Formats: sequence, C-alpha cells, structure tokens
Amino acid sequence: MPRTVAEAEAVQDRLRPLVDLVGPGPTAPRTVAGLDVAYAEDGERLAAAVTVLDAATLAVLDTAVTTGRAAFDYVPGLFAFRELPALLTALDRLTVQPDLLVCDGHGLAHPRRFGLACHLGVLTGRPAVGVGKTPLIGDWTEPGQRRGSWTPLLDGTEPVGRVLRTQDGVKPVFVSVGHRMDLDNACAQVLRLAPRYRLPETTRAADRLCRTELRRSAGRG
DNA sequence: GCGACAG
DNA sequence: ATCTTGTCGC
Repeated sequence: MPRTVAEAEAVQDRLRPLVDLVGPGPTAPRTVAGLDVAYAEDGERLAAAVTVLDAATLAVLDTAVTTGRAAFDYVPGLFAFRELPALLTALDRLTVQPDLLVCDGHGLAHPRRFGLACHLGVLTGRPAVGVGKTPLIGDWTEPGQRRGSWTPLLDGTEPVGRVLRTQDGVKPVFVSVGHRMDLDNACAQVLRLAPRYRLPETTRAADRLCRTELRRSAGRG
C-alpha cells in the first residue's frame, strides 16, 4: 500500500495500462457481486462486504464481510486505497466466484482513468463496472425521466461513462467501465440488477451487510 | 487564485 | 462515509 499521494498516483499510473477495455464482458453473467463499505463515526473503523447474487433471480448465493481500518486518508481520486485491502479480504472469503463485480464508485470516470472499479478489476482479473451515486469528473446533460434513459458523461470530448436513470423519476447513477466490459454492457447489467430501486440489488445487499456488521462489531473487531 | 472533489 | 425530522408519495 502506498503511504503518500504521490505514491498512490504512481500506483494508479502503473496499473492503468492493465485495464482491459476490449470487453464486451459477459452478456449473461450467472453470478454478480456487489461490494460496499460502511464507516464508523470516526471515519476510520470500517466494515467491508461482498454479496454474490444469482444474476437471473437476484437471490443471494454467498456473502463475505470483514472489519478493519481505512487504509488511506480520503482523497478524491485516491478513494480506492481506503477500501481496497478490506474489500480484497472479503473477496478472498467468498466460496462462490462472481462473473462480474459491481463496485460502489467509479471506474474510468476518474481523473487518471483508474477509479475503484478499474483497480478491483485489474487486481482480481474479473470483469468490473463502477456505479457512482454522485459524479467525480465529467460534464453531462440531464437524461430523460424514464428508466433506461441516459446521457454521455464526458471529460472534454472523451466519453468516460454514462448518466443512467435506473427508475422513472429518480436521481440517475453514474456508470463507467471498470475492467473487461464495454459501456453498453455495463449499463445493460446495471439496469437488469436494478429492477425496482435506484441502486443495483448487488449494491443494496452489500450495503445492508456491511452496516449490520459494523454495528454488530461496535467497539472492537 | 478559485471552485470541485467517488465514499 | 456519517450526523439528522419531517415529509411527500406509492
């Protein structure tokens, strides 16, 4: 793990070329993982969760959770270093391997084109997509109000992701490629995973799990 | 120089 | 991320 901003940026620049942008990624993944982290009030203690869902039924097939400490200060653009160690630990504890990782944060929609979803994809070798609730970089126009409507997320003239409406009238989410996926497929998968709520069921399941674990372990580990 | 800034 | 009440809508 890097300890300084300069070291962390160097790591991203070194790993960025390893991102597979060819895609298209699995059209019909059988298993999809959601990853999320919850923090205690001190912003240090955390719980990281991974949930593996059946892509067709959205039933939970496997879960893994771990507690720990933030591995890096929060710096926009270097956010991944905070949660990476804990998320990798949780991923190691899975018994059902996911065909796709759905990450809570951005992928290519990042200042150096290497957000959390790219980082997790490269380190695990698995297809990955980033789903952010708020933007980090880029300009866009409001997509239509209907579920499935989207507009390009542009960094200058470069498309780095999409602003996607996952439910009628809700705030859109920011979808970007992480690894071994193309943008069309990434958005198609996110839409399939979000049949009822704004966020993918994978993310929702992981969010519940890590929050519960954080309270259950209140105080120490 | 100033504002913006994933979770 | 987390701290927080009520409130509007299905």
